[in-house]
Amino acid sequence: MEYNFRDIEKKWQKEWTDTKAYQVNNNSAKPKYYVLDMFPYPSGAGLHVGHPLGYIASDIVSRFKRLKGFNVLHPMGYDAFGLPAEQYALEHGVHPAKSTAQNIDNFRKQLDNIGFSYDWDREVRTCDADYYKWTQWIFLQLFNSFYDRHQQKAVAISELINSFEQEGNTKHICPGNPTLQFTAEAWKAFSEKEQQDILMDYRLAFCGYGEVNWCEALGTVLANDEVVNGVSERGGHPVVKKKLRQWYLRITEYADRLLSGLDTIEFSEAMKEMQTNWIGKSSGAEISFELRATSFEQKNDSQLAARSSRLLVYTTRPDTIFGVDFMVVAPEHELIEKITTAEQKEAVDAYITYVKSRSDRERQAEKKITGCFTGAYAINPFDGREIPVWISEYVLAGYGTGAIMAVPCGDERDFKFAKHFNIPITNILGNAFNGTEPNATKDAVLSNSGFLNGMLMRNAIEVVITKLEEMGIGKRKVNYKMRDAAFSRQRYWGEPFPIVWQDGIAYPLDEKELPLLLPDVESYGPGPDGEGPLANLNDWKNTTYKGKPAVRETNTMPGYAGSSWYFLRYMDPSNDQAFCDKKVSDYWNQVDLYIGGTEHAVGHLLYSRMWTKALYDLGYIGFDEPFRKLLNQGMIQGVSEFINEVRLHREIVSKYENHVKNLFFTTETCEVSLQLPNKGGNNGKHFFFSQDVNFDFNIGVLDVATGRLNIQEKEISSSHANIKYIDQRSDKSVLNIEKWMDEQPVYEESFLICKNGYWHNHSYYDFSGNKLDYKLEFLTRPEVEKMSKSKLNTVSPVDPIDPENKDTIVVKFGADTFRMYEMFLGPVDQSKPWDTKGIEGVHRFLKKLWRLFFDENKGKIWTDEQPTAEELKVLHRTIKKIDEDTERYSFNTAVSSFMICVNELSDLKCHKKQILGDLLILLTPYAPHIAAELWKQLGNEGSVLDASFPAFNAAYVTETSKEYPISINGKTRTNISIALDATEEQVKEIVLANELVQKWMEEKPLKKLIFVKGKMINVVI
RNA sequence: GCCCUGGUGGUGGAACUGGUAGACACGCAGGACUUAAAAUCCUGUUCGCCGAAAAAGCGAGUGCGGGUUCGAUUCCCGCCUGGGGCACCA
Repeated sequence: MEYNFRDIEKKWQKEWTDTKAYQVNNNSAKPKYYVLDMFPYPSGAGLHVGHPLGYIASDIVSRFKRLKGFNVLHPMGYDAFGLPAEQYALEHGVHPAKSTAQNIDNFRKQLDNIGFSYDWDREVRTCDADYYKWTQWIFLQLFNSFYDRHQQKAVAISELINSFEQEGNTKHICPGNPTLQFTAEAWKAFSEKEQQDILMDYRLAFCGYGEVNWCEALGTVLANDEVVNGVSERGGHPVVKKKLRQWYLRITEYADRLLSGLDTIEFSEAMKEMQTNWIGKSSGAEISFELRATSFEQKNDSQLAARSSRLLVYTTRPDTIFGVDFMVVAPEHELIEKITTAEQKEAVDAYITYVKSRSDRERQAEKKITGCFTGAYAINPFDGREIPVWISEYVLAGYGTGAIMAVPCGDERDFKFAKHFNIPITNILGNAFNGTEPNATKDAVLSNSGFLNGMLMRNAIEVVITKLEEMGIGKRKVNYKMRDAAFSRQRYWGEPFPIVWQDGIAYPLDEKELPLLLPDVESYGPGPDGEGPLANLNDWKNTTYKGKPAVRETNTMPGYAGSSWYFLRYMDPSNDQAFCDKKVSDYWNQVDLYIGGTEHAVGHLLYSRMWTKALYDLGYIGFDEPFRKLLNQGMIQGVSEFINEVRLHREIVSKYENHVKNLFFTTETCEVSLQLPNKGGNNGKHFFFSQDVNFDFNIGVLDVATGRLNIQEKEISSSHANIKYIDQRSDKSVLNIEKWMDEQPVYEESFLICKNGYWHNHSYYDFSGNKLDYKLEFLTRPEVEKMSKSKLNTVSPVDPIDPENKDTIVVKFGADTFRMYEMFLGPVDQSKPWDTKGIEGVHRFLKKLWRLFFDENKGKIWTDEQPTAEELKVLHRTIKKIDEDTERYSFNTAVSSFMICVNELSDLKCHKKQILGDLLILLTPYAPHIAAELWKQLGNEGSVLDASFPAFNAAYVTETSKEYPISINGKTRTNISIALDATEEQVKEIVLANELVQKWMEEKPLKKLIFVKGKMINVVI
């Protein structure tokens, strides 16, 4: 009987489904254990080999904990709202609900083939109304709450109103507008609109204004993903920043708790560091600088008001105030318009236009120093010095006050800026500043610093803050880099907000009106004025509120809304009275092990932590951290293949559209002329170059009017070629041109230029234009990067359309082999490119295991004989190793221990049931199908899933002596076997008496002998 | 640019807390079985030197340069380089 993995795996997968082997009960006497995978987005490309890495790891842990006697919750579901489905709908007119359902079906089919132990009765989909009803409900809780800074928790907004009615807002500073102050009387006198506007500035979910990537040509807001080099990915249209009304979550109020909560959870240090940096807590001072009036006092009345304007900066280093040589203000700062002088206006406007086209990322990454003087001056409050006010893109409006005081002698960026614009640098650091590079120290003694002279900078910080507070022009300030989370999207495929607008006031829907269903739309295109597609639905949009006309909110929620609380819904997935029964969440409590990639470090993982804290504050759940332990899986990277293209600039192409007949270029060996197709349009004008063609060529076109023309305006671009068209030949990646053309007929008229000829219109030619009867090699350039649909480099373990496709790993080698191979690849938390080299080894291991049970000719060969001491030693060594390795998520070394065990048992010709049975239990989490089959074959009653993990007995593995490595001066020279209970004196005697040791010592005296019991011995001479 | 993370044979990786670098596999080379192939099994495999070969031995070696230590893949300092994230991909 041979190892027929396909049949075995299908049989057991059916068995487990039929018997509901993975169904989990919310009531159990067993201790609970909750293992969760990060919510997958069901993309059209289906599951790729990167997904299962974490799923296999979590499946191993689930099954392992089950063997160890836990009641294990291990659910799966889909984060099903999102941009890609909407994008697909825009392009193909398919309703996102339909394509999403299709994608989920495919995803599921793939998962089912790998043998996961999910309780599918608990599946959730964020796009189901039964689910998003509760996402909307939680939104309403956030909308109806504010953060009470005294109690450090979320509290119902009704309590805030009570407080306003009693004492105005003296007790609760307004987080959205810190300078706002009003009395109880004033509150009562406010109109409803005024009151609601004030409340909005307190709510945890609130409406405000924020900048988005606006693409005028498409009439829509673009995701960062859709913007490439400042233009839209689709169509290449310009993208600028635009302010739009947006919903936000006031996550900044939770900043401190998100920080301190990190101490209570087991995330990697790297992850904690990333979150800490993201939150970016710093303390310093806010300083209000007076602006010199003269420069703008001549302006008209409205600008005269600016005379009283002051420039507010945030600094962590108030001690450097005498070293301030200029101010830098964010170009979008509202003060700029007021303070810019007439002479500088043109330059400033031009600079602002430039900055509008730049993303925050570009602005910070830019090495080139840019900026513009506003003509205005601020005044140093201590020495009256006039400080020029500049604007520059490196200061972002969203951080601090959007303005900094620049101290070039102490700050890298400020220093470069000053050098670039020839701004004189004041040295306040004495000898600590050499004039050629800035020094950010806090330990220098201050000079040129007025009343601070001679003081250590570190100590001066407090002194300056105190002085500023006395003068009433500054105050101590804790600042966070983190901003409130933008919570609305101008999109269709997301949760509608349960909000209606009337007279500019946002009213929440009543709980009873939930879910507010996402309506169907005719087109997925944008609505008017930057609104989302829902704005086009007048019937849906126009509604009534308290009998009067009102309009619904037409934004939808972002992808992370549904994923911020899904781990709670799995506990109680079909509850229609609550998002999750409190008793149930009390039982399951936190996720004990959460597995997913680091790419969610600061998005999902912060949002879900915040939601959990808010739900805890409001009393709906009993814990305020969702994930007790986080394991980051590494990324399985894909090998992308790039294809080089030379593009003639658009203008050139259109300019010569009718003249261009030939294209010339030179290779290393000859000059080549290609006749261009007569057809108009762009299709024929693609020129792809093989990787081995020298790129340093001239290119030209024949212009009928002027003769030959050299084209300088060309660019070489690289784009992804789908790896399914690439053949790997030894070290080369060769494009299969025919296959590629089958699916991309638009390129038929293009030229694919190879080293010794070219391809055009289904034929190969040499550079003289002679048709060839053989193929040329067109090479692409491989590069390792994230595996993703958009990079066309995904590899799938199971074909989503045809699960029996023989080209896929699971069909070829089986799910058990695939599972163990993914684990064997390396540490689960490390990234590595996908490569199937080596999968044979794992497959051989399973076959070898099989042969411990079955012989080709003899059939069953296991016996009931008593195991020998040697066999027990092998088994128990393995038990210990598998137990330890699984506990510490070292799955790759566990797999190798299984291999060692099977190799040794094979060498010992051990076919004893007692040994093999225990081995199968150990193997169950890793290779459940083969383990279940052999377990059954051995004649065991019951499922191996519920066997109990074998107990390790140290007596079987105890050693009495050890082959000690003997080093002479740190270099290993020999080994000596010494009893493990030998004393240091005995060891010394044995070692020094050794012939080889004496030879190396050459009669030199012994300086020292280092003896580490059970490890090694080092002789120092 | 900023934050995080990785770099060990031809390849994936092992060495868990500073203690024999290269476990376990892949690949490759040689051999056994076979008419042959597949499958399976055995032997070798970090590099260099010495040597006909084997054995033995010597030297170097964990991205690069320095340091701490009896001893460093592991700790410290500086650099090079791959990957991920940077707030609307999820």
